[in-house]
Amino acid sequence: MRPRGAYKKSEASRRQVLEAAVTALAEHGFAQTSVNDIAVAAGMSKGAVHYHFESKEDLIAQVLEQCAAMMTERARAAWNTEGEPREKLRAAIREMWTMRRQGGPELRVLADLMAQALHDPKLKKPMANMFRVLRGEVVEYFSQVLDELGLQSKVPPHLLPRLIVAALDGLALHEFFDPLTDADEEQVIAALETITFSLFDIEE
Amino acid sequence: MRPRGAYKKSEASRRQVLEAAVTALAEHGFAQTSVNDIAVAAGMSKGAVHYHFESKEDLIAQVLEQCAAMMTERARAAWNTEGEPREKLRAAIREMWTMRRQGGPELRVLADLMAQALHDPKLKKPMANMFRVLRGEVVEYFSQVLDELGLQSKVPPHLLPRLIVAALDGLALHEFFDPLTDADEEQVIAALETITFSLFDIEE
Amino acid sequence: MRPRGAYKKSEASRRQVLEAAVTALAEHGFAQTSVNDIAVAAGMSKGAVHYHFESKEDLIAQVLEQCAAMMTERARAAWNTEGEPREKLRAAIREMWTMRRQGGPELRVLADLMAQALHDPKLKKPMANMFRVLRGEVVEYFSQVLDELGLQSKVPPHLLPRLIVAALDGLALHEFFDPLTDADEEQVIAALETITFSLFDIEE
Amino acid sequence: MRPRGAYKKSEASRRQVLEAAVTALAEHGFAQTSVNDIAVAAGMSKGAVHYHFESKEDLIAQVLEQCAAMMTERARAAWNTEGEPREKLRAAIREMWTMRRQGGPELRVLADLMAQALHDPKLKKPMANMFRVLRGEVVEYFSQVLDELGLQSKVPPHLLPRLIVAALDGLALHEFFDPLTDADEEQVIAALETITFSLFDIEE
DNA sequence: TATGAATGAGCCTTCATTCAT
DNA sequence: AATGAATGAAGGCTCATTCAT
Repeated sequence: MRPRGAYKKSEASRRQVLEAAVTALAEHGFAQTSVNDIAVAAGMSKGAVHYHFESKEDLIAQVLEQCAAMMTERARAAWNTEGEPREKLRAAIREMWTMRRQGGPELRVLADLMAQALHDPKLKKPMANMFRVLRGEVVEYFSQVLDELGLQSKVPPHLLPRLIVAALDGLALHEFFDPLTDADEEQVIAALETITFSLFDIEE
Repeated sequence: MRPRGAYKKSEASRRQVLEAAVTALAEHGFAQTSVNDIAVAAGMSKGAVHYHFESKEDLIAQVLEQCAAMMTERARAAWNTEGEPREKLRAAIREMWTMRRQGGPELRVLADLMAQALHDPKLKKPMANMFRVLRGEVVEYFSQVLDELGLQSKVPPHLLPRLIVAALDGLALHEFFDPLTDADEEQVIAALETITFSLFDIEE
Repeated sequence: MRPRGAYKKSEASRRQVLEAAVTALAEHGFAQTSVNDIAVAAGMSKGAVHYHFESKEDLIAQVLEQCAAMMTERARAAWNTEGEPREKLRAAIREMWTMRRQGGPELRVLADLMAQALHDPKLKKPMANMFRVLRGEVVEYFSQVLDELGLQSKVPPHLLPRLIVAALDGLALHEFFDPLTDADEEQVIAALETITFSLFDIEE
Repeated sequence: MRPRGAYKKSEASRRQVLEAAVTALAEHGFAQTSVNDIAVAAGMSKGAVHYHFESKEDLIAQVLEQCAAMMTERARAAWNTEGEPREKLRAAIREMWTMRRQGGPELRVLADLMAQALHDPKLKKPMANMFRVLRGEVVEYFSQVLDELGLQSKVPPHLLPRLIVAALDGLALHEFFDPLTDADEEQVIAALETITFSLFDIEE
């Protein structure tokens, strides 16, 4: 049993380290970020970081979890808006695109750790989970709308989210390396909406 | 006068190193692959690797180039087949999906280096170029078909490839972390074909 | 609140490294002394040396500074004695010769780094400074005596130190490679005194 | 027995390597000059250098010998001029100063290798020998003049050269790190002449 | 709870040297 | 007589980790 007061202070520091880690990883990438970099960014000593986290591996894993949480939370918010179905869908897609386009440091970290996860099984699981949750939101919404409207998808409904979310992810990837003009970007997203609607048989 | 082929041994060794690098990078990732690992995989000494490549950076850059070349070459082959438009399109999409699904070590290396490229400008350029070429193939094919058939796309034609290639890339990403069942996979690809045709106004 | 002297251990280690470096450099020379050699001589790990000094270059520069400081301090002491001018001059010359003849490891290090300074601009400045300070002591003393006695030098007074100190340095150089017998050495130094006096117009 | 023709070509290459070594060593110093640097400067491969010289050590030793030879030869020339004693002495001192001031690459190499010789016994011997020969020239001349004129030195004659040559060497050392103005330089040399004459009891 | 000090393994790179050709 | 290829031992340096305080 640890006294509560002591715990609280520690908890604050812990979070400080996590935040610093996100910042540092976003800026320089996993391969170029040392524990010391993170400690400095957090305004602490290396020793302190190791006091809060068993190892770098542990820290990274928790960073991933935090970033994934932030991502899924934001995705959830995108769908949990009120409104007329068509509009709601459109808004959600736009928001999910915005997340990917302007995504703060967390997104960069996720992208970076994705590569790590290719080889590090410990990271793969939470990564996979994040993807699942991300699509999960969409799934829920879709089944709800389908039920509501008695519509039928051209594609098995549980695969719709994969198509949409994957397309968004792929577009974000290309966007990073080869950005579209603003006008083109607008048209691509519009097209994505159209496609979604058509898959979904919603009359526009 | 140097005997013909005096450089052959060197060239062979160079390629051996490159291949070993691809293997090693694919297996353990950039951050966990040392020059020594590569040397051992190539059956040489560390010194020999540095004899053929100025630095690790240089080696990595050349690995990237090679992987990108292999990728684009394969993509080119996917589109440069003969046949009736509809069938050709379908076949090309399938081949591009296969590339991503079963993609050998080169694909893993590319994925890994993509994360590096997020922070390393030297890698970003060739990466971006690969993406451009990859879409380029599709663009050419599409304009050709559109001309041929007098069809009009619902989306500006130069953006079609981005949608399709990006969707494939995104699907591959999700597939890696959360594989579909074979049946589902088949349906997703089928859906992708349908979408493509519909964007394209080809009656199925 | 950091307990008093928390840095003491570090400072002590730092000095230990510097001392070890002087010893090692004196024995094997710059080109043949690795950071590891120094670490071992200091009873530490290579890492510890790099903990205290940013780089080998940094360490060497500080070694130079320390040796130069020790040298100039000793030279200062040689002139800052009390006594009758003639005797004081004689004593100072003898002491400066002794410094050069029996000069401990610091002198060897300085000699070694002099060669480095030929090519490394970073070392040249402190080296030049040491020479200047070394002559500076003599200059001060000479002007003082000249004023005191109303004498006039046959050579512009500010050049006297250069002649004397340079002669001492040159003699030390030759002495190292080709030592004189004790008797000859005594006579050479005596001659140097004589010359100095004669330049100075002090009747002996 | 090696055929003569073959030998000649080899001899030329050997000299080429030695020259290149002098150039390279003069520019970057012993510690920073690799066998490869020398090979490149000589327009050959590393292997070729090792064909002509057993080891780097061997090469360096021969470089030293060559530089020392060039130095002593030039010194000899300085004294072997004709003329009236006083003028001859003056001219020789000036020439020896010029050697030290403007000394080409060989001088820099000697300075550099002097530091090496502090720790490497194999270099010490030839170095010591060079110094001896350098002073030897002066000794010979002095005894000759003394005999000729029936003069007596204030200092044992065999020590005169040491004083003069050492002074010149010391002055050159200081000059390198802290150059005099042209006017001051002139006065210092003039002073050195005066001192020499006075030691020598030649009326000016 | 946090720090400064220290470690030791490992990294990228350089280099003298060897050797088949 | 000379080269290109390769080696292996160091070398300087970084870094995750440990620990006394």
